[in-house]
Amino acid sequence: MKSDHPEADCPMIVLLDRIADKWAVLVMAMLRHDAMRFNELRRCVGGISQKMLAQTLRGLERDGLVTRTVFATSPVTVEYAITTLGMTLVSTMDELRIWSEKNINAVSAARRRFDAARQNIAPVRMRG
Amino acid sequence: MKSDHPEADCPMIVLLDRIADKWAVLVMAMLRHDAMRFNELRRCVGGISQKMLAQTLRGLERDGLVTRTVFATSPVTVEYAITTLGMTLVSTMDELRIWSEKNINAVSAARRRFDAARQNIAPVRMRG
DNA sequence: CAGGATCCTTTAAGATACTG
DNA sequence: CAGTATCTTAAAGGATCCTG
Repeated sequence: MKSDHPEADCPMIVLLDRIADKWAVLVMAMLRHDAMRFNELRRCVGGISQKMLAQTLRGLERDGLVTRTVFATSPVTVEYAITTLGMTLVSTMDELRIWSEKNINAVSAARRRFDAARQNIAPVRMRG
Repeated sequence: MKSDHPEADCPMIVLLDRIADKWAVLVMAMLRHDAMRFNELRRCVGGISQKMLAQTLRGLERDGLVTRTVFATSPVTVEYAITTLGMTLVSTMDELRIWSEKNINAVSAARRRFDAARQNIAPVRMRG
């Protein structure tokens, strides 16, 4: 059953859900300065499967954020590039990626503190 | 089996995955200017389940982005607020939400164009 | 090269019920 | 009020094979 909250499928939240996506962020970041081909992206975005890359690119294309251009070379070449609409979003998305890079240590430290603190609260059933 | 790509669980990508999350974005946006209580957040963030809210808040707390403060009133009151670290991220996260609000129409239009274009390509098997 | 189709496992997430 | 625990269903995602 769907939720009875009408906001649940609010279009804005659906869209936010699509752009607040790690693969979308990484792909857009790669395309930020240059158009790229499929397997080129696959190599540069570490750890993405071909399925997820295809799916992510299809979604970005559908949303009007990237273009897909086929060149009739042999074998065929396909180039992805950011649209004008995409340009209005890419810097914000990339800031998210950059923040992650810069603050991974601070966050890791916070996690260790949190997990350590939980240990002290945890079920203290020793020889209970 | 886990992927054999070492980048697959790159800590930066794991972190990006956690902050590029629609509920995290919406919760952080709510806390941007004021601390808020659990059920207050639940009401203001439309369509979030209590489970997802609890889970999102726990994650943000663990990552050092929000604090959780318990007041021994009756019944108990719990207040969530953004940390100093969280403040360095909240504006970027919120830009994502604001972009979604502003560009939902442009994206919807792009989707209609994309879907319409696909119709013309689709299997044209009429009276095959 | 650039994917689509399929299978199959893992994870996410909603509903529901209960607690201090 | 502010959650936790459990169950179950829906969805995500990887691996693999195949094609123009």
